[in-house]
Amino acid sequence: MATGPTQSKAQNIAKEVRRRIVEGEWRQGVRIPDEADLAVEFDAARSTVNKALQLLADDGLLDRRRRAGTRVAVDPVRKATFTISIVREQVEHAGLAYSHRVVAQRESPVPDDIATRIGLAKGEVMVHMRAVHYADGRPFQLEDRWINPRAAPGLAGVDFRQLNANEWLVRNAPYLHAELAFSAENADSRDARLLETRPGQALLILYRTTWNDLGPITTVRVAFQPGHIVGTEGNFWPGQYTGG
Amino acid sequence: MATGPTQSKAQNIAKEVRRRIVEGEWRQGVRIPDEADLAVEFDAARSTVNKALQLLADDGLLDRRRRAGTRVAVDPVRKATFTISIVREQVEHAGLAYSHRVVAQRESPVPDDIATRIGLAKGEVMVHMRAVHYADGRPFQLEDRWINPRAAPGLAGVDFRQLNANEWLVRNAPYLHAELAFSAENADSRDARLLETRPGQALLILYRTTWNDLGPITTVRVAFQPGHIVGTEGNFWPGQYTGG
DNA sequence: TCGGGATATATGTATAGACATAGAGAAGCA
DNA sequence: TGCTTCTCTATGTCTATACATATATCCCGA
Repeated sequence: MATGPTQSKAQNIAKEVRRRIVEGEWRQGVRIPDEADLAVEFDAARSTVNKALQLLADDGLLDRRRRAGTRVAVDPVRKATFTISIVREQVEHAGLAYSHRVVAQRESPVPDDIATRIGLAKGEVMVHMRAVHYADGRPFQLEDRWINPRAAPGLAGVDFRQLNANEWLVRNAPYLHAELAFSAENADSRDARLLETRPGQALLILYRTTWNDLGPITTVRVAFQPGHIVGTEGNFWPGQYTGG
Repeated sequence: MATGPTQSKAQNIAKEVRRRIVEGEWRQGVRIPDEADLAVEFDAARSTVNKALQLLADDGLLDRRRRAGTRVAVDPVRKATFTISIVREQVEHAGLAYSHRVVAQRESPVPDDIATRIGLAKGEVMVHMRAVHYADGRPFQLEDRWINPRAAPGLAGVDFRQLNANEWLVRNAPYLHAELAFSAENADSRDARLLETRPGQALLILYRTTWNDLGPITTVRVAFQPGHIVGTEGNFWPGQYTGG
């Protein structure tokens, strides 16, 4: 194969197979040689070829089925991964000074719509808090969070006025499953006041809910500052990303 | 291990290790037994344990280094994967009738900001098109796309008034690398007109650029209908997702 | 005390061999 | 022709073994 020594043998095989697909040598829908044949061609063990092809299948580039063989996916359903880091790191990574302010924290029965969405009985008591995160003193993001004390043991004594809820949860309540969703909303008057912008301003909203085996841990609505962009290659501050 | 027969042995081991981390048995930062020990405990070969632990490391739950061993990540930088399918499938998957309309298609020198972002020489000629996708006759999303004919051979004769650009590209120009980014923008008058909403309405915007080894293939700005939500577990129509 | 080099160790990766299993396709039967 | 059953094949997975490689740690000498 004409491929340079990227890394492991399996990765080189994957890279070469990917090249053949991208350059049209192996077209969408056609069956490619089976693992045994490729093993001979690349002078590798079948398990190595298997590893390479599984990488591409996870990527959505190949469809593999027992007995039917491996074929190039017709509709490559591709996946994009976003890495979610904690707020403070995002801010500091941009070379800015981080601070945050808790606007409210109290125990309260969970609203019906949220209870339904995260699969909790209506009216259960959760900890509700709102906080603003600042970068160099300017509002960066606004979080509106509900925490389930039953799934986050040790929560009782914690005062998030002192500690960052985000980091406390990350460190003390690892999760098994998470769901994210993006949407856009016009800022209401509270959003506008806390983010120091005008009502009606379009805001990127991120909903995130995490679960462990005790149930939902926390669900949060994050509103980013106007112009903020969340991308697979990282986050962009207003003006950094020139969108078409 | 008390784990039910999820799937493979490696996955069961991964599941059990994950459980121990989530339940606090193995706390953040501490070193866990090495592969050989775990192999004994789980009665498996070391390579099977290795596979399991690599799964968790890819997930960001473990930090692994040669000679230093494996430890539970202190700041679990977690990844969220979004699966991006073609528009028509999204619409039809929701049980709605799909249609689309091309608003404009012409060749034009690429604007400087876009050229810079995707790494193309300024002033190169690209194909520019705008289209609206409808679900049951109502505007669902609006795309503003630039296509690089030099990276998409066979593009010349294609008339996207007939064919869906999205699908043509998916089928005919597989890519090696893709970047996605989400943002929110207030609808300008053109957005509003084409999406049949009011100017100023907050819109979820998705930027996507794809490359192959010939260079950037296409870059597109997708504006979703108001209220649309893109999530790890799929897409939600207005009103379906009850965000907090 | 402080480097610098040797050593041991945990992970990274490849291998051949084996058996399991889904499922396409053939064979048999109504 | 339509249905069931059988067979065989390509992938799925695990195993033992081997060697590579990064690097923490120890030891030693200046």
